[in-house]
Formats: sequence, structure tokens, C-alpha cells
Amino acid sequence: MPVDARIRKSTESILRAGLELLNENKDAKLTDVAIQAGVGRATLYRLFKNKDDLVVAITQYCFDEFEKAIQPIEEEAKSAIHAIELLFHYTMPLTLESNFLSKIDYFLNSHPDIEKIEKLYRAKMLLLIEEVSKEIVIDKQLSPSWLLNLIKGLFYAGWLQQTSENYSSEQAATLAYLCFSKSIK
Amino acid sequence: MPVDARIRKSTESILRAGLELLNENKDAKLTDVAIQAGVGRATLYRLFKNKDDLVVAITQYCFDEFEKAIQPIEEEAKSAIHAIELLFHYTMPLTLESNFLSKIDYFLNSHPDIEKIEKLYRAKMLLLIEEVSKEIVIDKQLSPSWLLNLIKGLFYAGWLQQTSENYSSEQAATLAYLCFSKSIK
DNA sequence: AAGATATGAGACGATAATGTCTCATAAAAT
DNA sequence: ATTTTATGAGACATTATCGTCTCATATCTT
Repeated sequence: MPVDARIRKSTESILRAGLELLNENKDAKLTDVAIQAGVGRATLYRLFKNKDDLVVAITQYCFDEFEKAIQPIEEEAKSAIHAIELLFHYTMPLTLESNFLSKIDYFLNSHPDIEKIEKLYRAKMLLLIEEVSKEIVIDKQLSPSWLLNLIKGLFYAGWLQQTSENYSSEQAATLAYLCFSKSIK
Repeated sequence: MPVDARIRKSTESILRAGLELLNENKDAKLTDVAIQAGVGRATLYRLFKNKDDLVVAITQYCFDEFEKAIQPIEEEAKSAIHAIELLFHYTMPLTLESNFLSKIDYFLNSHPDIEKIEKLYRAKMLLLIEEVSKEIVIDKQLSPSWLLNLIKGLFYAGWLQQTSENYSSEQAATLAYLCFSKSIK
């Protein structure tokens, strides 16, 4: 059952606008979001019950964008470590989304659906790290949980580099992966 | 001229409470801060003109804590790279403060005093990195600005490790520095 | 011990954002 | 072309927070 084209368009605009505004301005009001989206305030309330509802929808949207971005990895990756390299390159452009997700527990007290997705993501990453450790020798001092957080930290560094130094996402991804590969040796 | 003990105590309580609450909850109201601080709402408004004023004060407080923490480095450090190692160890415990500072532009649109301090900190760090590059050979692919952001990223990873895995700040600092030293080779 | 002063509790109005509703209009579905 | 449906603009009540004020009390200073 196809959705009315107007609804799809409005929804998309609102999600993008919300992502942009909430990311940079803690005080962003729904009125601001509506304006930025080029949409009437009433429309926003028709499509989203309230602010929390919007935040959840944006979160879901971010995860979807991630999912889309990493889609090709499974096919292209020649090894686990190569998958990680691709991960850096394919998701480094998603600065807004990453930023938002890293602040999510700050917008939302807690939400079952989102916690579920987060756990799934975590498990997936740990599995990938485990596979890497089967392929190559990883420094024994570095636990899987640390490697997971190291990756997150390197992404964070990458976003900073993009915003503060106008590096391209490719450059940032290259640097981040370089440091990761050196760290684990 | 000594400050009344009651004022000092109230101020301290409010700053700590504000730091804790604002960090974890974007919607923290001044009422919440007052309650958490064990202080009347009126007192909060007597000591801080408004919310922005409180945020600025908290920021200043965080910088002060940092300054205190890194104080011993100048004397203890045997080399520039050693100074960085000490930096990781001495400031890794300041998770709340670091977290807050990393989100500061999110609380406050912009504030001259704070931007000034930030620039000073940045310059100081770049200088330190430059000195390191005189001591040891750093991978040419890594620019000073990237090293700066890499350090920030490693701190971020360290905070995650402390919160998500209950690592001690010492353990986290050790890991972060380990990865830094491997990355630059 | 006496005086000075910060405090807590709570009342109060001002302000701003939230969320609901209506209606004429524009756009999509068929 | 006709019907259906989403939209924008704006009025509206509701709610919540902000920031100010007062006064009796508790705590500090000297």
C-alpha cells in the first residue's frame, strides 16, 4: 500500500530538519524544525505525536541510513579487517547521523526499541572484531570491548577532523583506519 | 576578602549538580539542578543570573578542574611524549568535565570568554605535539591537527570504556596512550 | 553572644512552547 | 475530471519554566 507522496515528502523533510537542528542546537523547538523543514507546524504534529516521538523517528532514520551505507560491505569485503576498513569509509560521511546517535541517550531517557537496535549493533561489531582476531594477531593488551570503543573514538576523531579542518570524509576515514590498524598490531 | 561559607558551599553544590544533570539530560531544568544540589531554587537564582550564566560558570569550573589536574605535569614530565602520557593519566578521571566540555557548543551558542580558553588550550596542545615531533619521528601521514583530534578521540574512547565496561580511569588512560603511541610510529 | 546575612519555602506574574482544532486551498489518487 | 486527502495558516487553551519577590529561620561572622 503506497503512501501519499505528500506525506512521504513532508516526513522526509522533517526528519532531515530535525536531525540538523537538534544536532547543533539543544534549544531547537518544534517550531524551528517545522520552519527549517519548510512545513507547517500542524503538519509536524500530524505526522509526529510529540517531540519524543520525533526523536525516536529521527533515531530510526539514522540507523536506517547506517544500514544502507554498510549494505555493500558484506559483498565487497575480502576479509574481516577489510570489512572494518570499508566500515570506516562508508560510514564516515554520515557525520550528522553519527553525531546524533552518539548523543541519543541525551535526548531520550530510554527507549526499548532503540536499546534493542544498539545492542544488536554492538553484538555485530564484537563479532566482526572476533573474526579479525582470527585472521591476524591483535595486541593482547587490547580487549574486544576496548577495540569497539576505540573504533567509536576514531570515528569521533574523524568527525572532528571533517568539521574543524574541512577534511573530506575519505581523508578522515583513511586516517582513522590507519591509526586503528597500527593500534592493534 | 573571604567569601561566606554558605555561599561557597551552595555554589559548589550547584556547579556539581549542574554538571551532572546537564551532562546526562538535555531537558534538565533549573529546578532539577536546585533539588539535586540540595538547595532552594531562589538560592540558585541569587548566585546565577540565569541558565546561560550557570552554564558559563560550569564551563569555567570544568576548565579549572582541568588546570588543577594537569598542574603537576610541567614538573614531572621528562619529555614531551611523557607529558602526553601524563596528560592521559591525569585528565582521564575527569569524565564528567570532559564530556561537558565536548558538548559545550551545544549548550551555549557562543561565548567570547570560553572561545578564548578553547583556543588557548588548542594552541597549547599543538605546541606540545610539535615538541613531540622534535623528540621522535612521527608518521608523516599524520598532521598535527589530526593528532590533536586523535587525542580527543582516544579520550572519548576512554570515557566510553569507563562507563560501559567499568574500567578504572588508569586502565582507560593506559589503553588510550598505548594506542596513541602505536599510532604515531 | 549579638548582629549580619544567606537560606528555604513558596507565592506570583510573565513568557514561551506545547498540543489541538478549524477551514479554505492545493495536490494527489482514481 | 472528480473525489479524496494532506496541507498551511493561524486561533486557541494548556502547560511548564522562568525569573522575581517576600519573610521567617538558620547559619555564619566578629
